[in-house]
Amino acid sequence: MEAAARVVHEQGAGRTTIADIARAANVPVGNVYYYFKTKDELVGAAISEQARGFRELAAELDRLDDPRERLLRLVDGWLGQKERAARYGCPTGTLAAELDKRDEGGLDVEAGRVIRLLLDWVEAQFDAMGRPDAADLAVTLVGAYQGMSVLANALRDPEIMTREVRRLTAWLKELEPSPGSA
Amino acid sequence: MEAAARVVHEQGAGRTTIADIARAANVPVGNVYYYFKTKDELVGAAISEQARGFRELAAELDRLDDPRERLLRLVDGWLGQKERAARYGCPTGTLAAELDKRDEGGLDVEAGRVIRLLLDWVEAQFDAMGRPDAADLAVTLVGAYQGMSVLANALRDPEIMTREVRRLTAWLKELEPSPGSA
DNA sequence: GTCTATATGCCGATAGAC
DNA sequence: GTCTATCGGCATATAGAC
Repeated sequence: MEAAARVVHEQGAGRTTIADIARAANVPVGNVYYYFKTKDELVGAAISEQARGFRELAAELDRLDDPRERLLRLVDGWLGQKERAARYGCPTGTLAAELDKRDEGGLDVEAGRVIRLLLDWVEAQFDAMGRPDAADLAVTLVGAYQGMSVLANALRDPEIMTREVRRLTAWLKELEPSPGSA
Repeated sequence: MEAAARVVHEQGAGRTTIADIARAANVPVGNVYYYFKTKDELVGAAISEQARGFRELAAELDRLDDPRERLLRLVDGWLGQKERAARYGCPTGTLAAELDKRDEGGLDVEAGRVIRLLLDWVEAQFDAMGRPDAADLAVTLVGAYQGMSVLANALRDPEIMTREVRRLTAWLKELEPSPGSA
């Protein structure tokens, strides 16, 4: 499943063959089909792997007391993936975008759920900060992440991530509990 | 070329077959190959079509005197595509993201150029407004557009576009010529 | 220039030996 | 449970009639 998530991120779900994943996992092709009946199931496993990864990160951040600090750490984490983001885009965003272009299977809904997971967690932090417009702020923050990933990827420039993360960090630090001067 | 751009936007470049485009354009398959030697050339034509569309829009907006007004109209235009964005994402962003996952052909670079086109035009407007940080502001604005498109698409919710466009509109109206209180 | 028929190659999926 | 060989389908691309 790790190999599937990695290769699908790098090549996209459509262009990734079972043979690619099998090779990355050091097993022969037929073996893959023993555990996953179809390719769609394998892509679904890659999505689950993304969800698992985020839940792990969220659990770690939740150990911090201050919700604002949690968001700052989240944003800082994006910076750590700038090279991969500039090369392959956001794993969740690019996969969701690709799967949304085909109706079959309902895999698109599953990919959307991972983004929903992130969105809900971010909203909970803004809510804990006392912001009544937490949902909108969450869309803005996560949207900024998706946007900078698309641009960094399209222009092959990791520094776009650096600049945008810096801006978001300043924005988060200045955010007041009441939505007055937003 | 129009049919190619439309179908590629809806289905993605990878899943779109020559037959799909031929059907959408009401011509038989073999005919397509008379004008485009390979599928990559056809995808390239779809990219050119996107660039042409944007240049047309930019020329129209350039007739306005106030650069801030130009940006406001641009953002308002995004709202007009919210249904399509929620269903298929931003045409340029999704295509660039898909093509960036394969090295061959250099089509990814061409797709990046279309985004660069938009980015440069937006930067020119901020520059005309007297902002020394025009380049950063352009990345933020275009990034916000790409981000809201990804989210609206992944969650299948056009209203995300509505809310984010409203926020960007307010932001643009409050932006001062000098970067003091940004 | 327009269109049909077909060759070629690749990938998902399976059969079946071990 | 592991692995190899192969089938069947589909999409790009071409050959060639009109």
